[in-house]
Amino acid sequence: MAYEQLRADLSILPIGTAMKLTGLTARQIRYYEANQLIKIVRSESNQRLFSLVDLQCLIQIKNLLHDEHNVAQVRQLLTQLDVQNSEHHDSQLRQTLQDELWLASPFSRSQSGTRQSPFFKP
DNA sequence: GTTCTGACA
DNA sequence: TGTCAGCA
Repeated sequence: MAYEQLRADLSILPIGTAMKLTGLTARQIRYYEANQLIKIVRSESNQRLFSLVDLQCLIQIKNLLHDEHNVAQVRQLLTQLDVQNSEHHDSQLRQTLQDELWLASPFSRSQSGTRQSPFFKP
């Protein structure tokens, strides 16, 4: 392979960068982690290290929370998505939950008819 | 200077 | 959720 792939799952970004890239405050990010909405890797000195995937998850959580969801609901939703993604790809539940996430995302309103969410393909 | 935890409003 | 204290 002539070119390296973008390692979106490599955790190297400090919380300050995560804050700027997600628009969330450190307080919010720590709160989401404390409530198990997202799992964040720690460095040897106990510093949180974020990957691009983590940032996408944070933005997704941000969007879900933005649409009248409480932390418990979002956690349950993300847990279900995680389970189905690792076990049953043929579940109808998958589509149902994706539709729920889609409706909760800002793309279902700001974009006129076109689904351009970074998380789901049309 | 940046991040971490705990605590209070 | 914001903010402050006291550490590393």
